[in-house]
Amino acid sequence: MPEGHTVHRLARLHQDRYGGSPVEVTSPQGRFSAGASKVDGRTLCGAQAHGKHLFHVYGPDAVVHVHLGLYGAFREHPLPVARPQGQVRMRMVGPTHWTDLRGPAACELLTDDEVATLRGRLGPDPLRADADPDRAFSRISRSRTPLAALLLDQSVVAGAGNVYRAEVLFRHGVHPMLPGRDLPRERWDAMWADLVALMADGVRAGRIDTVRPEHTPEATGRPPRVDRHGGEVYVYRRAGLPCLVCGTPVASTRLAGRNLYWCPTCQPERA
DNA sequence: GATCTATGTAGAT
DNA sequence: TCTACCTAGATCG
Repeated sequence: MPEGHTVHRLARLHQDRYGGSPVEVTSPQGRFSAGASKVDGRTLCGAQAHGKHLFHVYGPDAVVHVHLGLYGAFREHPLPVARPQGQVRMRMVGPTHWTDLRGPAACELLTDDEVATLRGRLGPDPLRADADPDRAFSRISRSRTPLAALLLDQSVVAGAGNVYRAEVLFRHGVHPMLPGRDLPRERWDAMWADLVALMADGVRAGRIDTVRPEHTPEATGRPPRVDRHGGEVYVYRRAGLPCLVCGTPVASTRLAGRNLYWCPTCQPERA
């Protein structure tokens, strides 16, 4: 399940597996047949990510753009290839491995201009060296919108999702409903630096871990979230369980259609 | 087997 | 604010 760290991890993997080699690209399901036929057999020049968007560059004006959405997933296997199972939007076959893409929100062939337009809509990505956190703060500092919503707005920060938003707010003691313009600059700088470090860890580990060693369920004797796969976290999907730091039951609500979690004690109303 | 849910987003209302 | 998209794993019966 994809936040930015997953997509950056995929970009690195695809670069390793397919970069510099001709790739057989097809769409067994058919919905990407036209795009696939334009890059089929060409050499993958590079794979990169911006936020939750993945780009496979086969040449000028030949960029496969993938957004996994909520359900999308890549699955990789060593050769030889097997018959497609289910709805495979895109299949890539390289020198050693093949990869199937299922259920993406987007899988399309873009020109360089279209890529530039898309990326122009995205805010700075904590996982990219070219990211400028000032751009995010200038949006945040002028907005009355709650920070919980700003952190999920991909034009403010690209790549953070529901887990990282809940966890970074917790780790900095910031109430999710705090209006953006009430967030002090120093607090934002610390949150950004933390996102950079947490998400880089996520790329390395392939999961989201945000809990400091002294606060783990093992160290505190407090319960982990029910579904443990995906990493150890402070508040995400721990509604009603005692906070790993203070023991207060973790609160949850729904904001703009997404589940939101926070600790009422560790994250007071004012920053 | 049916049902629910999800680390997401666009577009309609 | 709501719905559709579309897949898979978890949970229910």
